[in-house]
Amino acid sequence: MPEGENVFMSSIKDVAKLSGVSVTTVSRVMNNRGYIGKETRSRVEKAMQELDYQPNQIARSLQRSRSGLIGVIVPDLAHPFFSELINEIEAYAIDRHYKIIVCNSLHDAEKEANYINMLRQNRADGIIVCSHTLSTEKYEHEEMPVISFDRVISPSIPYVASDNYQGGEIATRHLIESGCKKILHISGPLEYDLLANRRKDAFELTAMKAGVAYMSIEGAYIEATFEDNYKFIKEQISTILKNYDGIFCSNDLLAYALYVYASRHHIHVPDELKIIGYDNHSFTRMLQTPRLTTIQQPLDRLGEALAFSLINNIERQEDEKHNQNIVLDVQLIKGDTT
Amino acid sequence: MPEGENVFMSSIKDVAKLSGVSVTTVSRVMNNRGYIGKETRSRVEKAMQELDYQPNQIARSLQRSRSGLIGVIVPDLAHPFFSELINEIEAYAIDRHYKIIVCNSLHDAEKEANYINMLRQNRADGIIVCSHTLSTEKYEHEEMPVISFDRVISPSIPYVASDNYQGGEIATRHLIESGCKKILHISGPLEYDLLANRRKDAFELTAMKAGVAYMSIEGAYIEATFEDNYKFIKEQISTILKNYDGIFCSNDLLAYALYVYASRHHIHVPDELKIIGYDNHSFTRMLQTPRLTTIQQPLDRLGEALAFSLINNIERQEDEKHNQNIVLDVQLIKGDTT
DNA sequence: TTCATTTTTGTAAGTGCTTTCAAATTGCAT
DNA sequence: ATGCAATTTGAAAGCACTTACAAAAATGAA
Repeated sequence: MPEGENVFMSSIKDVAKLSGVSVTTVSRVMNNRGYIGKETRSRVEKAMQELDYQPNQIARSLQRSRSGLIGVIVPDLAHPFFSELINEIEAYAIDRHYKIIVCNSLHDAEKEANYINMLRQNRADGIIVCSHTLSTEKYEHEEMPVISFDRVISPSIPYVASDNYQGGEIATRHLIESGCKKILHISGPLEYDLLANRRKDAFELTAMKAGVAYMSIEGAYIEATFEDNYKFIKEQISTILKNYDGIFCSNDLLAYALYVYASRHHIHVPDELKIIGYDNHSFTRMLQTPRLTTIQQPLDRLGEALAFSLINNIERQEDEKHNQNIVLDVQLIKGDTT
Repeated sequence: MPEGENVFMSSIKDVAKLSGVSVTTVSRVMNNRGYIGKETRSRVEKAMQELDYQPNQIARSLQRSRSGLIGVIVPDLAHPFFSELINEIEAYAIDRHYKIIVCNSLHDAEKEANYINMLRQNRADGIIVCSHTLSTEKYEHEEMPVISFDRVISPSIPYVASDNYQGGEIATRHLIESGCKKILHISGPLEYDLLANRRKDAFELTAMKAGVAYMSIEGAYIEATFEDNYKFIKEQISTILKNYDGIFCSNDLLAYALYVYASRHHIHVPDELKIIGYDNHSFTRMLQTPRLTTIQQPLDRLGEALAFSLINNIERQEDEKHNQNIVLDVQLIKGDTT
């Protein structure tokens, strides 16, 4: 006997024995498949009750070669954006009887690779990739269904994203319409080809079309703490700050650090400087001073779309898999910083 | 053939065939168990490489009756406290080769019960319970190892908590030492017998001993949004606010709402009113106006202790399981609100 | 050389379930 | 009563692995 916990767990055999039928029959009533005598069914059900029988999903997984597991890889579980996203993914997935395994890559490519390996070995049914540390090749040749958040991995791997171009355009236009003449955009790291970088494209194009002075600068990593963000502002932005009357930050945490910097240096927001952020995640929604003007990513629908698309692909036959991308609208949230 | 993804995955049989040995031998080199000829080993390893062989953990789980899965049940994944806690738990667990399944009870007892059932069926190796919606009985008779955060479930189920009494005492004493004469404590919901309620005991005892006027009032749920918290302050606290010069809130989100209320009503913090919160999670650390005075729960060590204790119990024999509780020190973080 | 160890490898049973196949029983129209 | 289909049930193989047991080969001390 193995040392195991499951000494107490009864198996299909126990149920079969107690109800005086074969395991096949028990399996049939469990799965409601095939013909079953009325009286037999109730005998089996009674036995299940009596034994508090819990079908062993591991055995089922092995048999069906479907584990019901979905791996979600994020760069930082504690980041309000990703914790909220996982929250939504989980809610949807559990509705469809999938379990979520969280994988925290911490921006470490090796860790991310290890997670993928782990998910392979556990025969996860699919992966939702929200971390973009690893080079795309690792995913391109993945046999299990993959869906990506905010990044084009390969033509065969669908992605879900909010409309980053639209977001950049709305944000930029909002600054301009609020009277800004010299605007700055602080983007995310451009190192990877994230769709979030379309915000920068939109910023530049919109500013150019409108004929206002503009500039872009590459910003800090998204997982940064307040101190990191503040340091970035101090070191990279403070010297050029006086040249601008409007700044579009690629994420709310950075926008907040910028606001704090401005406040501390007696630059009045929004009179002297207008600030607009991006995301409107739980931190931003909680924050009251300032109420940040920002672009809201629809985290609920993003999470749902990621889970929905992936699960549908999991359940489709090989030849009918979809690789349609999903792009969702964003929304301006007007706060006090513009 | 099943529809499955794993059509491409090679099995131990394939490796055996390619290297011209039996599956037993392959298993031996995989697990490094028993005697193995030097030359045979390298032949097998080469075959594994060639086939990109990934041992099927599902089959291993079935055989060993150990799944390597740990369920973590929280009330709200998007709450900064729990997302940070899971973050730490996950980091520790993955180090010891356990996978974390996240379960979001949303304060719904039925959902929580469903999760437990799911974890049972998937033969999870253990459960970390951070959600306290369900009555304790459901866990008391659980056959798998359980560890609880911040709640006594039963004598046989260990818990991990920070020292809530100590926290309450430090907070209260800090208010008194800062000159408060009439202090109020807003606790969490007292409905469940959470260890967090020891903060209230400490508050009352410390205030009494010091001879200052005090009162406690039962507060709102911890997952509340800013609006919920603010509403609670407005409806339950605003009328009595003028009677107090120091308030100890049982969580930072509530403390923040109180601060905002006070600011909006021109009650100067900390001159007229001192506020101390509890938790110092990522939201609080990010927040700059105000820098909340608060009690820091050591989220990193709490997460580690939860994972560590549970995993040790999982790996111990039935008769040597521990049920020692772990209580960790908290720390005063002095901000601008006292 | 002999014989007891030690080393190397394989056969087969078992983990808990699903599913194919076939046998046995029943129902019903002829 | 007869024949055929529909219904009810079970035996056994298979999913990918581990392990107890046994057999064969190599080693070494006497």
